[in-house]
Amino acid sequence: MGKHESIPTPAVRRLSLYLRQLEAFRDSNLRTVSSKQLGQALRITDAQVRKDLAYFGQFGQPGIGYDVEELITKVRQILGTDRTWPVLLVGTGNLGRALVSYKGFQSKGFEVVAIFDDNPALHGKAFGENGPKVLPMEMLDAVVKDTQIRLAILSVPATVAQSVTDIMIAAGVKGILNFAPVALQVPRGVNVSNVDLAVHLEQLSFGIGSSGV
Amino acid sequence: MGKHESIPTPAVRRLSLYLRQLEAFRDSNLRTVSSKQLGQALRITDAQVRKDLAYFGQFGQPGIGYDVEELITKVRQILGTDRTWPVLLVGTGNLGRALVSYKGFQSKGFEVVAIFDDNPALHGKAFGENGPKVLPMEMLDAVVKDTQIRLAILSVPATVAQSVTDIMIAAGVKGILNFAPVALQVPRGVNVSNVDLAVHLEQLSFGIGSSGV
DNA sequence: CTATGTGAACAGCTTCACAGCG
DNA sequence: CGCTGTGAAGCTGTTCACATAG
Repeated sequence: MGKHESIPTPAVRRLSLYLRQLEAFRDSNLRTVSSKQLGQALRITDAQVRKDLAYFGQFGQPGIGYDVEELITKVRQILGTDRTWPVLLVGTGNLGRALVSYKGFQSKGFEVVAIFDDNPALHGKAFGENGPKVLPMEMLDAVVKDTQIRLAILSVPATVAQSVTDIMIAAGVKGILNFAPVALQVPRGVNVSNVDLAVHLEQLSFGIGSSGV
Repeated sequence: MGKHESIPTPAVRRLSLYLRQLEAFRDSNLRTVSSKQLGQALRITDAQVRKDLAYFGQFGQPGIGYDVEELITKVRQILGTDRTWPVLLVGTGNLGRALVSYKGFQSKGFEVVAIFDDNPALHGKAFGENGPKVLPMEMLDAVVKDTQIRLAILSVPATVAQSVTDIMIAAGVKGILNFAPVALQVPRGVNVSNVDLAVHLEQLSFGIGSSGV
């Protein structure tokens, strides 16, 4: 569809935060919300909120604000989560197993429909109740091609992360949520979002060091 | 200690990535590395690498590059991970349990030394082999004050995240790695680093939507 | 009178390009 | 020569301030 020509990357990131906060407001039975209210809850200026939303359309009404329910719908459309995305997961270590049963995904429109691991002892086993069974890596290509899965969660050791990535991309995966502490090399058109837990802690330890004992 | 007056936040984030990559280079028995090599591995320009490092000191040698081992030492000092940080963890759901046994922390200088949960059935139990036992929330304040823990990992449901945060901060916590999908409100001097898995997936689904079917 | 949407001003970050050093 | 460190230039993102709409 349309190209998002000049939209700042940070604006897209914040869009997710707006959605989350809007859902919280809705759960508090709020019907309309102003850029100021939204900004205060997220520690963002009201001007920033308005500008971010304006990149995607005119959703507000002067003098009133934004209709919560309507804006939720719009933002979901923009983010592409107005439908359910099938997601594949590779690697069933501690983290991988936790992610399979993570409740936050389902409610946001993501569903883990296939799990792969190279440990033969796990093949055919399932985590959780109705979860998918663990499949051998050799089946990844066929499954992805069959089911048209485009999103993957990667929670394998750093040493094999790149080779697994190559396989996934060859099969058609377009977005990878990467938990392995390596900089994955991917071709244009494939997006990677990195979650490195150690990096996050390092940022915090730097923050403490700088603000005195 | 020193104030980091005008250092761009993104530069600090990248510092963690440099460290990770430098360790990989060292493991490949590389002795020196140029800003170009470092940048290529991480998909960053060589000028950016040099500028980032220059914010913290003069670590390189013209004509040669950076001494890998030496730079690792320096970066660790800067990030504050040249020692081991005791970390507390609150919330032992799927994610919390996975994080307790997560190997990536230990090797990076972080050690989970205390675990709290409000579920009485878990009190006294331990995850992993020599791990700490789960303690009731009521003991958090005393334990943090006693042991001077400054870093916390928060993996509790969104509904209680803020109240747990308030308790932790009152006890002296200065840095929080937050997995709950809420914008925590914290006073100046306390740092929060958010990991919202749904947000990450939303960014990817947006990315796919924008680059055509 | 309240709150949006937006050009213009500003701030912050990145890239360029080159002097200087080994 | 190769590569660092760094001012200057360029670019991107944020904030300001106000015209405009309800």
